[in-house]
Amino acid sequence: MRGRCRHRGNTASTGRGARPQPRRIRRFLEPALLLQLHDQPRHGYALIEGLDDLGMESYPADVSAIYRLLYGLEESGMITSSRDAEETGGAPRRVYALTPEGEAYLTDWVAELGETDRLLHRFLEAYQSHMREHEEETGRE
Amino acid sequence: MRGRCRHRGNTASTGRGARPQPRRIRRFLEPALLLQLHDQPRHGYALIEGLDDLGMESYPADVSAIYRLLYGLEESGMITSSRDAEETGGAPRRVYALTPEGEAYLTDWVAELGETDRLLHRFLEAYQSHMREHEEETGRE
DNA sequence: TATTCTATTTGTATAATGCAAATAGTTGAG
DNA sequence: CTCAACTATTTGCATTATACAAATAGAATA
Repeated sequence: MRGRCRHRGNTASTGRGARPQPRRIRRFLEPALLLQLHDQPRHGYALIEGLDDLGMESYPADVSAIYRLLYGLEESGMITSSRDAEETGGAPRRVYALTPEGEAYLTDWVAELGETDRLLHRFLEAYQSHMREHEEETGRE
Repeated sequence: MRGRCRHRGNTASTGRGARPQPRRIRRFLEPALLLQLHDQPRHGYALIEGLDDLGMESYPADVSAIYRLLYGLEESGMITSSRDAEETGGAPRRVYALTPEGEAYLTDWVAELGETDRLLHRFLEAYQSHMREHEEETGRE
């Protein structure tokens, strides 16, 4: 098994509750979990480690958030779980697998992310074009 | 003056509190307000109308959210406000203007949005490449 | 003077997030 | 055998962000 998991949770820090400035996409962990499960069934810890492979090292993944997402997804029928066959040390693990509903939900998520992407680009373009104009105005003097 | 404002607030609907599935970028309204103020000082209602010009027609803009963001931004020194000189009907309006701190904050936001954009693209690429592989595997049989 | 329009403000419920700590089983050291 | 360390999951709770509703308020006008 690979190196220790360094994602958030069970690590020292200060303060409580949601910090200000959380400027990321809401619930973005959800599609990241679904995509991994589309590949093959996995348990929570493996899903957390797998986030790195999705280029999400920088996305703050709180362990409790992950498990809570998993419970919610199971409750809404997007995934199913069963006890892990191979008990390779540690607490009893549940292995999660994607259902057809979950696959459709992932597709839905991807479409929504595409919309977010368009929104983001329109904003960034508006920003850049505004800045260009602004520079022209104030640049010459 | 232009047509009636059709953004959320003072419009009929059902239910209370944050609905599930809010899958957008958190606090995204904030940079949208700041960018508009970088152009020129405006009051709340004009800022709400201006969202459309930023391609944010589809982004659900709740009026209360906007004003609360404005109060917060003022409290943290990103913007300043003064009473509107021209009182063109309606409630007394405050005109907001960007401060140098606010300008820096906007720059910061843009950098953060760039990071979100990269994250989003890495995910979408991972999704697409995974789906391609998956199709190859299951396609032939 | 009542209604309508423009515009702002406040109340409140719920969801999402972040941090901390508890729980639980396994393995190896002594 | 017992304790510590490691793997992994679960729970508690505080705070922020958001959604919806409604109250407030001044100006114009019918």
